[in-house]
Amino acid sequence: MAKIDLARRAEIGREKRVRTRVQIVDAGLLLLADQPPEALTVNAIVESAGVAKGTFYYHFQSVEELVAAVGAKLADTFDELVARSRLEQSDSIERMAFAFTRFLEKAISDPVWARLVVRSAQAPAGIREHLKADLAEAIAEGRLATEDVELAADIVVGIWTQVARGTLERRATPDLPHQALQAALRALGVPRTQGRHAAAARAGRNKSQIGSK
Amino acid sequence: MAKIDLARRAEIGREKRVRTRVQIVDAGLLLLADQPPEALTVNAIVESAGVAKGTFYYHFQSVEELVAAVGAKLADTFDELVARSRLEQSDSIERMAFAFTRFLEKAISDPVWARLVVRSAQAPAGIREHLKADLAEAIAEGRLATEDVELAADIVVGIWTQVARGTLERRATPDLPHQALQAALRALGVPRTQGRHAAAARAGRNKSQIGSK
DNA sequence: CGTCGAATTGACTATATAGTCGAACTGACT
DNA sequence: AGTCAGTTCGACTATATAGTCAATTCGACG
Repeated sequence: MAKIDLARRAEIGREKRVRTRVQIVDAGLLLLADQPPEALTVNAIVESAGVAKGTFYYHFQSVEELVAAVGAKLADTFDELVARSRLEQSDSIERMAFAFTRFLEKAISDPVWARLVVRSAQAPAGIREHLKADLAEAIAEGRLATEDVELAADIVVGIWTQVARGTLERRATPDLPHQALQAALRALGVPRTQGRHAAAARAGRNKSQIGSK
Repeated sequence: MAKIDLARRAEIGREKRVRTRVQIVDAGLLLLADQPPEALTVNAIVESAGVAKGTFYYHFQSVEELVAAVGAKLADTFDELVARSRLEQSDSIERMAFAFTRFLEKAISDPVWARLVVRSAQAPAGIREHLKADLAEAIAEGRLATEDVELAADIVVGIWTQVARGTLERRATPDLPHQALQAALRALGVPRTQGRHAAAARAGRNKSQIGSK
């Protein structure tokens, strides 16, 4: 009976614990959109999250640990945006193009997310690995002008990051994701007849969506 | 007579003043290559520069002022790298290509400079203005696939920044500047027969190039 | 080698931050 | 109403940082 009690207690605690933890992580995420991790203070976090300092240390050992948690949450949002299409789409370049567009649309519609991503210089490591895998496949198929996977990844990530940064400072035109993607594909040396149909379809569909506010 | 004395004194002081100021700025520059401005402390600066805290405040009103000074110094290095060619080269795309390559070579040969530039997210404002001017000219001449100057600038800056960041994490291949430039030109939609001679000539010393390895 | 203005020093105060800890609280269960 | 593990609180200590200022040093000059 003591056994059951303990398990039950733990479960109850876990729910409360999760709520507060999420609260803290969200506050940290918001703050990290405006300042680098090195400048993030515990005081600022607890004030923003509306909890006591002791509560923070009950959930995290240090600020670094919170930063890591925010990073993990950010990585999740990336995965969620493209998880389905990665399974459905078999063409490497189409996969990459879809992700590129999808991420950019997300950046435009969610500036906080964009600021956070742009700040964390190198995008979540997992994403780059996926990108490199797609690019390596495309290179193996002889569809890219570049032979160097790392360089190709830098080109795509670089264009994406800077264009996303641009959307934070200037208003984005409706076809910006499409335009940026075209530039990235040209940079990679993808022939015009390849890898642009799905992207174009997406861009068309979303145009009315965005315009409808 | 008092007049002459005062002027002379001031001049003497200025020399000493300049020496120490440079010392502090250099220390700040080094620190800013490893950490964001928001995390830069006066204590760290004075320790690294080997001066007393009071000395720092004798030269600068705040850390922000020092950061600005470092930014100005960084901007100067950019100008120095391309000042001559800007006057000599009349073709807009050639100008841009030269600067792109030159900056990347600098980043490869001077990692501290590269880290500093990559950290200060948006490259010194003056450089972007020059780039936009060149791109606007090229667009007016109908030589680019993109009509949007801001987007074109983001593409070039984005590729450059990410490739430069890559050189900090991986060893740069000899023809990386040339390869990256080619990608940027493709991204902009510059026809193959245009704007590549000067670049090719520059990369020539490392040549027999693309197929190598 | 004494003078004097400019530059430098480091101790000092006030404030901010990191991290700790005992006490108080919560809510499911009895 | 009482119990109790888990959770939350906020006061507290120790350390770090920003910014000030009177005292000291520097060095060209007569």
